[in-house]
Amino acid sequence: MNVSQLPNSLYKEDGLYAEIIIPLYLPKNYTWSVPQHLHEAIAVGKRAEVSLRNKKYTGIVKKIFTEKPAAFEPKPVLNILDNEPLLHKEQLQLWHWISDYYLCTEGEVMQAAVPSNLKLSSETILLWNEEWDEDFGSLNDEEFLVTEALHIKKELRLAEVQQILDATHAYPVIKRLIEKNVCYVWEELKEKYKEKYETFIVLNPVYHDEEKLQYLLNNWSRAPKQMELLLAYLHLMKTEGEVTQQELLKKSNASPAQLKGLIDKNILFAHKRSMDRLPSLPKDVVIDFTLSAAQQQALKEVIHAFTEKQVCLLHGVTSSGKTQLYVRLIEQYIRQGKQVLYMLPEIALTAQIIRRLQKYFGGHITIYHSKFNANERVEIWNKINSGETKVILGARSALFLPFRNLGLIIIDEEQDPSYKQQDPAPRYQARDAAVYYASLFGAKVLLGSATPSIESYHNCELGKYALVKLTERFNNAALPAIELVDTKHVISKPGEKIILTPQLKYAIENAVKKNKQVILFQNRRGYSPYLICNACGWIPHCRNCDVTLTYHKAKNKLVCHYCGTDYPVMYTCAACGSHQFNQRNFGTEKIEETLAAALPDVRVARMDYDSIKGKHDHDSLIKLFEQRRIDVLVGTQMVVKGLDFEHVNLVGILDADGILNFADFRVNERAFQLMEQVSGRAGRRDAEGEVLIQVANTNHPVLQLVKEHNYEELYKMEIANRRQFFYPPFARLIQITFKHKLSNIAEEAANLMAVALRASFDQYLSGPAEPVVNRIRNMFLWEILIKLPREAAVINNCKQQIVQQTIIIQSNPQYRSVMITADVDPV
DNA sequence: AGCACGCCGACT
DNA sequence: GTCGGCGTGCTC
Repeated sequence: MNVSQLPNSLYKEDGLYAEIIIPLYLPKNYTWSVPQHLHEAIAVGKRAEVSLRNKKYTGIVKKIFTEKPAAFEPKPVLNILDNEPLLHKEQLQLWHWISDYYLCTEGEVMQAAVPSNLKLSSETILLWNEEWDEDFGSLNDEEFLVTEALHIKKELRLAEVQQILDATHAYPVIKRLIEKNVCYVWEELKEKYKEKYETFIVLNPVYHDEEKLQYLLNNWSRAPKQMELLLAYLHLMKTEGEVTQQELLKKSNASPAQLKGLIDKNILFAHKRSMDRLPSLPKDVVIDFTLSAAQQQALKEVIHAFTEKQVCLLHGVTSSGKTQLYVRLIEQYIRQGKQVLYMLPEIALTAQIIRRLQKYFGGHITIYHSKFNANERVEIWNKINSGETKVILGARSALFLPFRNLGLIIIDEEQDPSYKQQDPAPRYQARDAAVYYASLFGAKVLLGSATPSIESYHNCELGKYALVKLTERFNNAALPAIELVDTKHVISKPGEKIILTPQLKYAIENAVKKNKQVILFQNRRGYSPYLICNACGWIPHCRNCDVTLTYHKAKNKLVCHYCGTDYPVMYTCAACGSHQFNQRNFGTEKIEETLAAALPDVRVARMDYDSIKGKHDHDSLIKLFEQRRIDVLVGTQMVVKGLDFEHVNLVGILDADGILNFADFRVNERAFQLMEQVSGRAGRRDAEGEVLIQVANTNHPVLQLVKEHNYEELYKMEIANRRQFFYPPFARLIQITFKHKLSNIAEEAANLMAVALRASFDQYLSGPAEPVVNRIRNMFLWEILIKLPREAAVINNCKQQIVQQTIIIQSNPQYRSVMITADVDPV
C-alpha cells in the first residue's frame, strides 16, 4: 500500500480497515479488516476478495483507514486481486455521485460499471466426504441422486446439482447432505477472464538455410501428405508472414494428425501465444477531408467556448457534418495526449459510423457497447486503463471505463432518450453524468444534436452551457422541402386511416423511376396497433401492463409492446361475446404489405425490432439498402438513427397524427424531434430532397415549426407549456417508498407525489400551482398504473396496504421503492 | 443478491 | 397438528 494514503500519524502497524464496494444491493458499504500480509498489496481501486455471509465476492476498495469500527467485528479481507488499481479516484467519485444523485447503492453502480468477468463471485462446490459411512438407505430420492453423482465425481459444482434436481430447491437438499455428513462445501472464486491463445506454426530455424531445406525436400521419403502440408506451409509463410495452426489446416485441407507428424519430426514447431481479441490497427491519424467554411467557423467557436465554459451544445441542422467537426476536435485532443469519449445512442452505433472513425483514427479508437462479450470488455477496459487507447466510441455504459486523462466527452444525439437507463438500477442519465464526470478531469463536454433536448437548450439560455450553431448543410445542400398531405378528405372506411395517399404513391413511383431511394416512417411496428370489438368497442389489453395489444400478422399473435408477452388472436370479445373485430390503425408490417400490393415492381424492405433479430440482420439490411438493392425502406425509429444514405431523396411520414397525439407529457418536443430527424434523411447529397407528411390535423402548430425547422420557436413554446401545465424543466428525482406490496395504491401514490411536488413548484412558478399539480398527479398516476403491475407481479400480488407512506428525496434502500424520474439538472 | 426466520393457509 | 409459501430482515 502507498503510505501516503494514510494519515501521517498512523503508519504504525495498527489494525487496518477497508471500506469495500461489493456488487450487491446493500444499505451501505461494509468494512473489512486488512490482515497484516495484505497491508502492502491493498490500495484504493483494487479488487479485493471478501466473504459476506460465507459467500465470497469481489469488491472494490473504496477507502482505507485505521479506526476500528465500534459497532461490529469486521471480517478479514481474503485477498487482493490486482497488482494495479482497476479504477482511479475519478471513477470512484463518479460512482458515489451517481449513487447519491440517482438514489441507488454504489454496489449497483459497480454492477453496471465493471465488466462481469472482473466481478467474480463465489461458486459453491460440494466435496465428497471420504469419512461418510455410505449409508445410502438413509437418503431420500433427491439426496440419493446427488450423492450418487458425488460419489463418482468426488466434486460437484452448484450448477451441476441444480441440473440434477431441476434447479429450484437445490439448497435444502445440499443442506441436508451436509448435515448427514455426505459432503462438505467449499466456496471458490474463479477468475473468469481468459486470455485468448492462438497456436502459431513456425519452421524449425535450421531450415531457414535454403540448402538444408532443399535437402530435406529432395530426400523426402513416405508421408506424401505431410510433404504437401509442408509445402502449403512454406507458401503461406511467404505470403502471410505468420501462420496460425487454424489457418494452415483450413487452407491446406490437411488433418491435425499430418501436422502432428511434421511437428514430431521437428520440422515444424507449434507454439501458443496470447492474443488480442480486438483487431489491432495502425496508430495513425489520417484525416482526408477539409472542413467547409461554416464547419471551420463552428469549430473555432466551440474551441473558444471551451475556454469559458465546460459544456458546449452544438446545434447543427441534419447533414451539417457534425461528425466531421467532432473528428477534427478529437484529433486535437489526441495530439495533446488526452483521451476522448465519444458517446452515441446504442442504436446509432452502426458499422457505418464505426468504419468511418476507424478510417480516421485507426488503432487509437476502440468501440465499446453492450454487444461485446465479457472477455472483450475486459480487454477494452485494460486498454483504457493503461492509456493505450485514446478514443472510445461507445454507448452510455462506456462512461464507466477507467479513463486516466480524459480531455473531452462528445455526446452525439444528446436528446436521445436511450442515454437514460430505465430498468435496472442505477437509473441514470448518461449525458448528465458525463457532465459531472468530465468536471472531475477538468475535461470539456460537447453535446451535439440537430434537435437538442429542451433541458440542454435551457442550460444554454441560462448561460450554463455555451451554444454553437451550424445552420448550413454540408455541400451546401438545401434542406428538403416539406409538404403536408391532408388525409382528411381522402376517402377511406370510417375510423380507418389511410396508409398510402395518391400523392405519396405518385412520389414513390417517381423517385424509384429516377433511381432514387425512399424511406417511409411509421412509429408503430406490427400490423395493427389494436383490435376493437365491432359491437361494444372493447379493446384487448395486456394482462400485465394494461396497454393495448398490437396485432402481428406474420406471427399471427397479439403482442404487448411493453412487456413483449404474446397472446393468441382473439375471435371472441371478452366483454360482449361478439365475434367481429375491426383492426384500427396500421403498423410497419401492414405498410409493407400495402406497398407490395400497390407497387408490385418496387423492392420494399422493412426495418423494425421484429425484422431484425440479431445485430447482424441490421447491418446486412443497411448494406442492402446502401447497395441500392432495396428501393423503399419502411421502418420505425430505427431508420432515423445514425444512418447516412446518399441516395434517399424522398421521405414519407405516414401517420403524423399518431406522432402529434403521443400520450406523452412532452408532446411537442418529441413530435418535433422525430419529424425533424426523419425528414433530415432526405436529400443529404443533393438539393432534391422531399418530405411528405400525411396528416389529418394539418393545423397543428408543431407542423408549421417542422416545415420551417424552427427550433427556437419550438423551444419557447415548450418552455411556456411546461411552465403552464407541466413541471419545472428540471425537477429533482422523486422516489416513493412503500414498505409492503403495491397494488391499489396508485391513486394514493399519485396524490402523495403531487403533494411533494407542490413544494418544489413554488420555486419555479408564480401563478397558482393547482392545474400543474393536477396534471402531474395524472401523469404519475399513469406512470404508476403502467409500471406497477409488472413490479407487483414480481412481488406476487399481496395485500393492498401501504404500511409506510413517505416521499423521500434521500435514498432509503431498506424499503422497496418505486422511482419516477424526471429530467435532472446536472450540478 | 441470497439466506434465515417468522407468519398464515392447505392437508399427508 | 405440521408443511411450505411468502414477506421481512440482515449481512461488515
